Amino acid sequence: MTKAKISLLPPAQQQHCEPVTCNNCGIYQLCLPLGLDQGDMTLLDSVIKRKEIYKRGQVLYRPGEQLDYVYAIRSGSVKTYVGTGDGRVQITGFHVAGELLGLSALASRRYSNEASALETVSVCKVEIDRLDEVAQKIPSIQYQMLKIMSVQIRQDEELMLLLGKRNAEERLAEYLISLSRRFASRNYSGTQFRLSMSRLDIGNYLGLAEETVIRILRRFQESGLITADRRSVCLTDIRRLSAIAHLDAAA
Amino acid sequence: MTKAKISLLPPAQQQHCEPVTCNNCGIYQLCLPLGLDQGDMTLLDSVIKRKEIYKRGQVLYRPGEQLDYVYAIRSGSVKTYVGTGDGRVQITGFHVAGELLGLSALASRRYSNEASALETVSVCKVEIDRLDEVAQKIPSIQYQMLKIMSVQIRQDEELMLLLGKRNAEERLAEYLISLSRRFASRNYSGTQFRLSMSRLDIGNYLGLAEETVIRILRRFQESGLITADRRSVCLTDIRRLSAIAHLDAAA
DNA sequence: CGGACAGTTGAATGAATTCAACAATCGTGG
DNA sequence: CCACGATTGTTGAATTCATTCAACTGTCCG
Repeated sequence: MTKAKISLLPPAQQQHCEPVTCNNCGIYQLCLPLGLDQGDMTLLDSVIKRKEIYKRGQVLYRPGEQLDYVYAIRSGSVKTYVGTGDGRVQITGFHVAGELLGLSALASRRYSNEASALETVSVCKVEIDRLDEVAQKIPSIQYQMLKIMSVQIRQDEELMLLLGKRNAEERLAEYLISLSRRFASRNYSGTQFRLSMSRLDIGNYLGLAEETVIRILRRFQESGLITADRRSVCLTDIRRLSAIAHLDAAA
Repeated sequence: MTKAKISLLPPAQQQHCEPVTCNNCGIYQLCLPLGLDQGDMTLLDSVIKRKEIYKRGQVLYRPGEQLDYVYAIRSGSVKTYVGTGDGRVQITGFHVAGELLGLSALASRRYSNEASALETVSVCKVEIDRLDEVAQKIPSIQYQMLKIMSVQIRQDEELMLLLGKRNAEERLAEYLISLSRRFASRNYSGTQFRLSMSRLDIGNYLGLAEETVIRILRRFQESGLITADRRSVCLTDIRRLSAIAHLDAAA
């Protein structure tokens, strides 16, 4: 194989699960894959409001706003974040195609965080009230939402561990490994990919200054762990990187 | 008023919500207060396995273990935490009476974190499979669980913000204020209470060293914000403390 | 082309940690 | 009920990892 210049994402956008009837939006496939018959599907169709496009930097919803929709990401990526009120913000989530946004607003009926597009993003807006109705009729949907939220909590725990107990190197290593796994699980390359977050965002997400991110990334490159050119990264020694991240088992 | 020695918690353990049929466990009252008729109640009763007591330091469940029960805390308090594998751990949750534990295991069917008693604690173990069955019949139960998890996610976001973006003073101030609110909402004193966590645990929870916790607490005391004697705390200037915490609105 | 933004680098600074030693308190068994 | 070992809490001094500040380069996009 010729060592090509680090490229963008693989062209084909394959889905990682079995082909399922996919109507106007990827939501069934990725979020609600439990055995639904065609009647259920039709019912589900009725809750899909419409798909929408957001450009880099545009905000999907703001904290405090009434919960109207749940957002299913079809393509692109989104960051969610919360703020202290005096300007400081913490990115709490990084979401890609197939993930559901806004579920944390369920209890209060108001969004608790803000979501904005990291790049051009296509979403399905799902009316929450109608989803509610439908979920009453199809219990597996509620169950599926329960599962999605439990995964979210799991991820949050991991981020808290990172923010509270890991040093800068471990944070970056974990970040890269976790991206790698995420891409791999979606049939993209797990060794070579583009970062959709800026250095500043990565730093914010990991609780580090932008400069620290840059320095550690450089150190990784000098140690032969990665090759990085701006947003393009290539993990050349995943094993050693994993060792630094102290990442074991459960993803 | 004679400035009495800081005392323990108020004697009467009042519940904070309307009196509801409460059978062998506080679970209905606090976790599932939606309109259930007596038939539903009887059904719910059948899922309660038994109540159990854990003493300080005892572990309720460990990460990786099969999810068998959800735990409803009747009295006492519990910490949950995750680890790096090389000894370091991060406390991710601090739970008191009326709260549900183990929900984050729903997706994987295995507990993701470890839970241990901070003091003598009384819990109801609820068989997850039977809860599942019952939830199929009473949709409001699943909905209630959804809400509980969304609250959890909301709390996690707040802790991530704290760990990532707040300095030591803000962390302690927020911790104290949040405890205060929690006690107040349960009809305990919001100005005078006992910490069930040790300095070490508090530090761990807030991403600080034990010594830092002590020093900041002393500084608070010197500034007349609090009075603290070992585990007993009295918030003498909640307003100023809130200002330091930069805590506004949504709890 | 030019302005804005993203990324990079070095030097100085600092907030919190680590280390070490000690004091107070708890709890448990003699 | 007291004593003693263990745990929990406290303090000062030295250290450090990451931040802040400032200056600069490269790159994207209108």
